[in-house]
Amino acid sequence: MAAPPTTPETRERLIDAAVFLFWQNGYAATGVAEILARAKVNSGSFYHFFRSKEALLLAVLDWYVRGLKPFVMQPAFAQSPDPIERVFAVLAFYRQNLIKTGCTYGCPIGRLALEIPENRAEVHHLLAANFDGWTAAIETCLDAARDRLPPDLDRTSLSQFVLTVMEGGVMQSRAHRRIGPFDASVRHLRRYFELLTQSPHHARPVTPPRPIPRPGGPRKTTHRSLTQELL
Amino acid sequence: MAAPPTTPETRERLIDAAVFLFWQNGYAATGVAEILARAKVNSGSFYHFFRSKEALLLAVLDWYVRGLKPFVMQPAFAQSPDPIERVFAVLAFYRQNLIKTGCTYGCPIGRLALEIPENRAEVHHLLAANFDGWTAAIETCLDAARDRLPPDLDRTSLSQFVLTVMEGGVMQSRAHRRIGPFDASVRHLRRYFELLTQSPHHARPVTPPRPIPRPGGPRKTTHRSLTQELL
DNA sequence: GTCTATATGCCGATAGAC
DNA sequence: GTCTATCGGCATATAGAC
Repeated sequence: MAAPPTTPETRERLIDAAVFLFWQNGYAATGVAEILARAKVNSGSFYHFFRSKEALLLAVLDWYVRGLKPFVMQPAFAQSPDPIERVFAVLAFYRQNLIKTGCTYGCPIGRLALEIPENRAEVHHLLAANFDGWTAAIETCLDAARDRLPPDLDRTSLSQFVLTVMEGGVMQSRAHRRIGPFDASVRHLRRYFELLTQSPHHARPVTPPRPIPRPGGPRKTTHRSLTQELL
Repeated sequence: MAAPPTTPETRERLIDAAVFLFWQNGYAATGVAEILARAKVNSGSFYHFFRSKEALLLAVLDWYVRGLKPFVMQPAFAQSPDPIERVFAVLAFYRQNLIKTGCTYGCPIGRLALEIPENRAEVHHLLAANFDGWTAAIETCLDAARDRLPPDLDRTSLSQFVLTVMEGGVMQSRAHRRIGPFDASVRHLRRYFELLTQSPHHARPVTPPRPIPRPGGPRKTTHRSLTQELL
């Protein structure tokens, strides 16, 4: 069961290289030759594993879907047991990436979501799946904090709002090359949460949390199929 | 002072074509040949006016800077005299563009802000100038509504937050091909404003009744070119 | 300012030996 | 599965007549 000490396999090296280069330079601006050089792979091997550059992009996006929890959400959640603090720990993760790159590399998924031509349905499907996984993870935090939030509040749409704030903040910080707009956006999101949790929605009942899971209720999206979700 | 009925000059035709194609397909994916065909201009004429494709991009971004007030802000502000409603009228403008394009074309500035390589300083400078013009216009609304907002609130950063919500919402709607995420984000921004204006910072003057903002209300323009409508 | 023809290079993708 | 060599095409940009 111990992992063998070999260098990563060719296919994984290609995905790793593409993950970095698409993040740094985008999809169209990254040439296959660049990927080959970085991965130290020859052209023939590339087309043995991937039928095209776009097929590699799909593998990259699948890699992001699978890596979201172990590499983003779980480390962020480990920062605090408080569910709302966990939301902001996720945002702090993206802030760190901005800082480390001089505010030049933002969210790789967001970048691709705006770059990829609209007629590549399969690619956009995987982009949407990435967003869905992200918001679903945030939603688990919001659900855990439901007692502090107004009862009429829709936590699914609030999780989308959190993603909106992250992506919009990253975009402005990249344009300005300053972390300021990102921080400003997160501060306002923080204030929104404070106002929501302070709003006198009702006297808090001492009723214990629900035991009955409703059949059509909020699903855990991590087991959703990646190819059947859109629309 | 009547506008002469001539066809647009070559330079303007090139900019118009590029505005549309960069909006639809992005910068790298748009070939010069495509621009020439759409503008009905020959290669020689193109390089008479622009030293390179990137020089045309700079002209396009300058076009957006100059068009922001007449083609986006003023029409939106005409929807309501209430300054906070005007903020949401601007957001409704972008909603309309999403709807008209099946949620495929978003904000052209945001798209370019994430696509253009980070080492093109001049381009990013003009992208930031576009964002600055946008948030400055929003800030005039917030300043006009200052009596309804908490005294400690920083209106500059709130105007950046409004842009963040617009851009993040557009991005998610493009990925999902549904207007839902955009609407959800704007709803939460609305709720944030309501909480801010309701917070008991001091005695407040009479709040005017809030009319329902029909997103993208009655259009009075019929002969504006498509590309002129979008910022 | 406009036109046609073309230079030059990189692009994604392939052929075929090993 | 890996390697070298290369294809055909499209990219941006230019030359030079008119």
